Amino acid sequence: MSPHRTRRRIPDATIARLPVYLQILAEQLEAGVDNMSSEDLANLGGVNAAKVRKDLSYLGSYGTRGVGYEVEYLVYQIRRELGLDHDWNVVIIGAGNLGQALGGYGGFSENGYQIAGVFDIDTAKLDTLVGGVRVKHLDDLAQVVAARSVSIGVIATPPAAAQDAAERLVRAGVTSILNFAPVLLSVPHAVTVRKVDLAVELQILSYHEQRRVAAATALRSVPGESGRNASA
Amino acid sequence: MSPHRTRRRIPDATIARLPVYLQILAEQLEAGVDNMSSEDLANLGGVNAAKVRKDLSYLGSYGTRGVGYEVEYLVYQIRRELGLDHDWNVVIIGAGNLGQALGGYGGFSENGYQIAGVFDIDTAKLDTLVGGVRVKHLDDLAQVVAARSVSIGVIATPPAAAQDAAERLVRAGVTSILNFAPVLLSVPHAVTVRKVDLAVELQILSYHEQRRVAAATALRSVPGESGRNASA
DNA sequence: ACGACTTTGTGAACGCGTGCACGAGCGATC
DNA sequence: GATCGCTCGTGCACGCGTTCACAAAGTCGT
Repeated sequence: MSPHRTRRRIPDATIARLPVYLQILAEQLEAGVDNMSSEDLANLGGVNAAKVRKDLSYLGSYGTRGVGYEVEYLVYQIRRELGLDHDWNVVIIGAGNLGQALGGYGGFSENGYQIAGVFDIDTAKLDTLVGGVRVKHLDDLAQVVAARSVSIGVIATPPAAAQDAAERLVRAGVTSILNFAPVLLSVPHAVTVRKVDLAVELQILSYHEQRRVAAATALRSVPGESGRNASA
Repeated sequence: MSPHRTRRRIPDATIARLPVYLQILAEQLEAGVDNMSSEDLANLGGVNAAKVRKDLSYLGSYGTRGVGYEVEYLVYQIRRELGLDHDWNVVIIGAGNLGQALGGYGGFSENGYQIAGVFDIDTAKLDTLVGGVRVKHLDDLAQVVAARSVSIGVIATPPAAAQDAAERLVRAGVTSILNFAPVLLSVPHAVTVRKVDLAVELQILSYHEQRRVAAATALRSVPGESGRNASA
């Protein structure tokens, strides 16, 4: 009965696609489109139309049969579901290459993420500017997190420092962590961690690449061995 | 009959975990560990032991019952499967913040990825050094890709330039693309694309964060409404 | 007002990946 | 060399997510 009470649980896979829909819808809204069908969205998002409908149905019945979805309203609903109806304060740990790149990335403020602080232990980096904020010492983390009620932390440290960074974040009260370091973080159950690992991505690509080469080689050495086509 | 012919198809989910196992195994090898059980690996990798065994079984039967897996040999086998038994040349498109961070990232060379070139259209950036190589104009892409048989391209451009970058890569003969721009790339069927989107990651985190807050609020306003625990 | 057309929302079937449970196989010990 | 203990490899059942197919519900034209 509360205004927006937790609906039936939304699948993780759907949650991962909502930001994509949101991105597309926002673009289209900007371009003056005020109504879209699930098929329009599916084409632009590179997915199946039925999947789009099912995904959106988890938010509620916000479409109009025979017409489609009102872009502006849908943007509002998705943003609300993702918690984008208010700003989030984010801290970045690590002011190296990656930390600087993240700080300078426009995508933060665009979607309502404020950089509340950038931290490092390297005294040489203190007070340099990253993403418009002055780099502070890691010891000041807790104070900033508390003062600006930060709930999201980004770890952009070398691998060896990542676990310590995570522990400091958790101790300070952060409950969501985006980890760019190639290590598995050990955190309490209640903390959400997402990992982005460049090396993993590259290795997945080179697997497919290697497979392509192997397939081509096999085809050349034993032509017509099987009737199967290598179109996968 | 060929030395390493394509085995049964390996699930994508497994492929995504192999780099993680590899990382752990390499670390342990470095630390002098020469044998590990599936449970050891599972603990360090944050997954289920049965899953580890199933994953590794796709590569072949490289374990010894009653003992475990020989770390060095397993590293070799995983590296081979992922195509890491030789170097890969990689090009980076975009010498902005992100391109520079990627260029300076150690994880490239560590795993046998060579940066064959960094490209941009901004003439102000030409000839600056990124990751040890001089930034070239995007028009020189095809020549470099051909000369050094590059098969992997990384797109680190602003969103508006990403599709053009992708097309240039494809035209030059690149068949695997790692896309950091928040847009859906349209490429031929035969090209593999993986997308890494910071905004998406943040939004997934804030969804969970928002959900946590909502749950806490609901709990406070209607205490003991249900017997369920909020430990998920 | 009514019928034709369009598009949503969803029940149901399918397929893939996960986790369990257990047999098979290897090493150690006596 | 037989027994015991340990760990791998895998068949099987389960569950989640995807896809299909269609009824429900709205719009538009006449």
